Amino acid sequence: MPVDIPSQVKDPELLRARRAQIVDAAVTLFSEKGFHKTTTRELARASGLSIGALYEYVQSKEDVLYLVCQHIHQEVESALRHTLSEHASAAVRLQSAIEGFLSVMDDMQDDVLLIYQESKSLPGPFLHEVLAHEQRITAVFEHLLQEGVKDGSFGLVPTDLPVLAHTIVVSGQMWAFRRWALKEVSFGTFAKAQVEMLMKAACTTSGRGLE
Amino acid sequence: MPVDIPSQVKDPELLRARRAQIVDAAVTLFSEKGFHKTTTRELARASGLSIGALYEYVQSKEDVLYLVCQHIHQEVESALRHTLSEHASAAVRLQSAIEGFLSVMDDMQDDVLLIYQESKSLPGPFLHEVLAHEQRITAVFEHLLQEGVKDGSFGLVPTDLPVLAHTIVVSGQMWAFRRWALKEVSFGTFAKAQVEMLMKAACTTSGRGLE
Amino acid sequence: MPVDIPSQVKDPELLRARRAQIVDAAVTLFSEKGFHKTTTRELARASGLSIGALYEYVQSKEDVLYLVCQHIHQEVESALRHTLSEHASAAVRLQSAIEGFLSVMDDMQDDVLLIYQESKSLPGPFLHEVLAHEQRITAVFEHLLQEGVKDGSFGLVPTDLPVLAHTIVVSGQMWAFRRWALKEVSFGTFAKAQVEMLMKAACTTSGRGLE
Amino acid sequence: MPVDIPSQVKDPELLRARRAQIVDAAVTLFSEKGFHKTTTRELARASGLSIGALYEYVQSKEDVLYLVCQHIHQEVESALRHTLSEHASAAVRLQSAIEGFLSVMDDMQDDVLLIYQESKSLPGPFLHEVLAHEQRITAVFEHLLQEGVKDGSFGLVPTDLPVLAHTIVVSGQMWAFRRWALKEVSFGTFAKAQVEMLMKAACTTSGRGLE
DNA sequence: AATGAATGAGCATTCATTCAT
DNA sequence: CATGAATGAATGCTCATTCAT
Repeated sequence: MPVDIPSQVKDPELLRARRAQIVDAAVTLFSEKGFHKTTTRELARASGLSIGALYEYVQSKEDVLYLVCQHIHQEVESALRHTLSEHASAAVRLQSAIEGFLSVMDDMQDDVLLIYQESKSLPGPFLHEVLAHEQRITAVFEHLLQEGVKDGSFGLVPTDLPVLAHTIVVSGQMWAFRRWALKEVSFGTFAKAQVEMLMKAACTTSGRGLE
Repeated sequence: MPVDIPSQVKDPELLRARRAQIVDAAVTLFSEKGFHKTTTRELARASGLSIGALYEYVQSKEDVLYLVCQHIHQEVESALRHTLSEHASAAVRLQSAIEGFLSVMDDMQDDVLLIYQESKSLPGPFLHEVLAHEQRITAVFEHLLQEGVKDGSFGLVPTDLPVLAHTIVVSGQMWAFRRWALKEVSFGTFAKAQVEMLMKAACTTSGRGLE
Repeated sequence: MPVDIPSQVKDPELLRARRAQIVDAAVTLFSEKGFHKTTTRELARASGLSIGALYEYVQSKEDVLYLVCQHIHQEVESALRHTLSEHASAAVRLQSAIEGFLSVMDDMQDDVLLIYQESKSLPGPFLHEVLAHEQRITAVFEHLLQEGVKDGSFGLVPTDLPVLAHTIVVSGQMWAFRRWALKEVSFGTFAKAQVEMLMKAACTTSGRGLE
Repeated sequence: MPVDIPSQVKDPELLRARRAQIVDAAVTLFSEKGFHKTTTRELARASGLSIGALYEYVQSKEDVLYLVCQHIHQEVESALRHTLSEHASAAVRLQSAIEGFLSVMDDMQDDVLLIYQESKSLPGPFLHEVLAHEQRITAVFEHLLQEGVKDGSFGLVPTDLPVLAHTIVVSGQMWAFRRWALKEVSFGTFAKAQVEMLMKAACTTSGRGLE
């Protein structure tokens, strides 16, 4: 699924290692200065490579951005999957997943912000794959919701599932991209409020506001 | 409060009119190609001005971006304030505000997306003012929540107010920046789900998830 | 002899008055920021005119520079001519002319510097006239020397006359363009040294250094 | 003491060689058209470089001007120092230094003129260093004068030393910047006159003109 | 594989000058 | 005569990418 980025370099281990260097440097630089204001020369220097070498591992600056987004999404997804519990109850499983996700968002604030702000600079195919990855992460929650619907824990209609799943994800991400507004709020307070709101939304039975 | 952008042109009416042309053109171009990939010449041509003339009404490309963000925020805010009802009940007032806001977000999808994607390119002082405007919009909901707390409709503690207010705003904005994922969902479905979730969160009494 | 600068304006008195305004403003601006870094807009504003009006009294920015140079040279020349005494002795007449000239250079340091630094930006014909004016000023000294030669006061050969005349003028101008190096030296000290040197050079009899 | 101009290029030998190319081209262009009317593209083409390459060796057009001034001053200074003799007599040493300097000014007329006309376009720190270099050149003469004062050859008071030293330098430079007026005069005539005048000024005993 | 010098299209911005009102 | 909005050629500089060594 991930888009393949060609390289001049044969040795796959070296490729992996060097790209890791590049991504590391890029995450820092892109977070600090943004994608557009980071030059390839800075990228090379911070990666410990020459510009020539950089372009042996990557074909364009956009490739680096894609690598960065992919890397971050992988970290987010794997961290999220590690928080998935084996609890019997769908509700408990969902709640702990949300809590885990929020915690990941807290840990990875800068990275999440980076994806939010820069992914629009990705060329079409890359952007598509990045959104697909975002969708895969969202799907984790969609599945959890579906299971709860199946076992009767959650009273949701099918069309609510994607909406709520995305709302869960966005509720976490906003901790990163609304940091400027939520500086006064502790993560605990924030997380509690979001978890409560989202769990209630999942457990919804019928009543739809003031209709 | 809005940052003042100097102009060579003295006639204030002309200034207003021309800047409106510029903002109109810029909204389209920035939405289509992004701020960085739009050149000042494209901006001028699309505004029906020569480059020279463009720079009589604006001092830099960033000025245009600021003007665009300001314009959008003003539209959002004024549209939002028009939806504020005079109902007696705080709950009803809140719900209709949320519904109104969601509807504005639906109408202004492209513009909301634009601010989300490009505002980070604003120079410091401009960004600050744009965030301040975002905060002013959020404050509308914070006030509504506060009134509900006062009259006992909402069982929220003080620290929950900003969190929920921001969550309301983000819940609406996500309709714009998650459009790619929610294409299958109708606005009605989306809005109903969000309203219900947010109203429940406001009316929260005690229980905080599965603690 | 002065190059004629056409104007749209008929009334000669108005023309004179407005050009005086322009020259006044330009002297200040050119001295402060240099000719190239001064814009026509600044020129207009400082002259109390609109740009449109400015261009009614002048045809180009270079015209203004020419007017400035001309004005300064006229002031220098007229001040110099006022110092010319009616003394019987050629030597006394020369010395008092030199002293007078040095004093003018002291009074008009900024203006002299301006001509030195900016006259090269004049278009050919203007430059030519400005140099001709400089030559006219120099000729004042050349005449004084010639008279001294005639009456036997100065033992100079014909070819020395222009050299010494120019040396006199440059000796005075250097007070302006070497100000950065002569800040510690009082004008009195400087003038005395130059007068003495130049008078000796004029009164030279035969000996030519260590030949 | 010379201001350091950063470069992207690492190989110092290449840096030296390319900057020499640039300075060579720039001296010609700046002399012919002046600094302002020379474009960076002309500069690049005349240097045999692409614009991109030019900017690898230099950070701005002003840098080039500084490099040019520095280069010329270095040539002047080194040529001057080569003419310094080891004669016993201070007077002889001074006279041969003046003669040597005048000869250098004759050889480098265009370059001297260039510095005179364009150095005012240098940014502050560069201008400062260029003036400092000019001062260093002047100091050569100041030292020679001082030695003559010590051994009794010259009857100068301390405050006359800088004035006379600068006068010597300016007397030479005027051969470059008054060329337009001295075309009829041979260099030999000019030099003889200046040397004689300056040596007399140095050997001054007491009499100060007609006091 | 690595290096880093070279390339040049591309961009934002300035400013002298014009001309309709 | 005066105004000032409009023009657009021109310019300095950047930076992603290539390629000879």
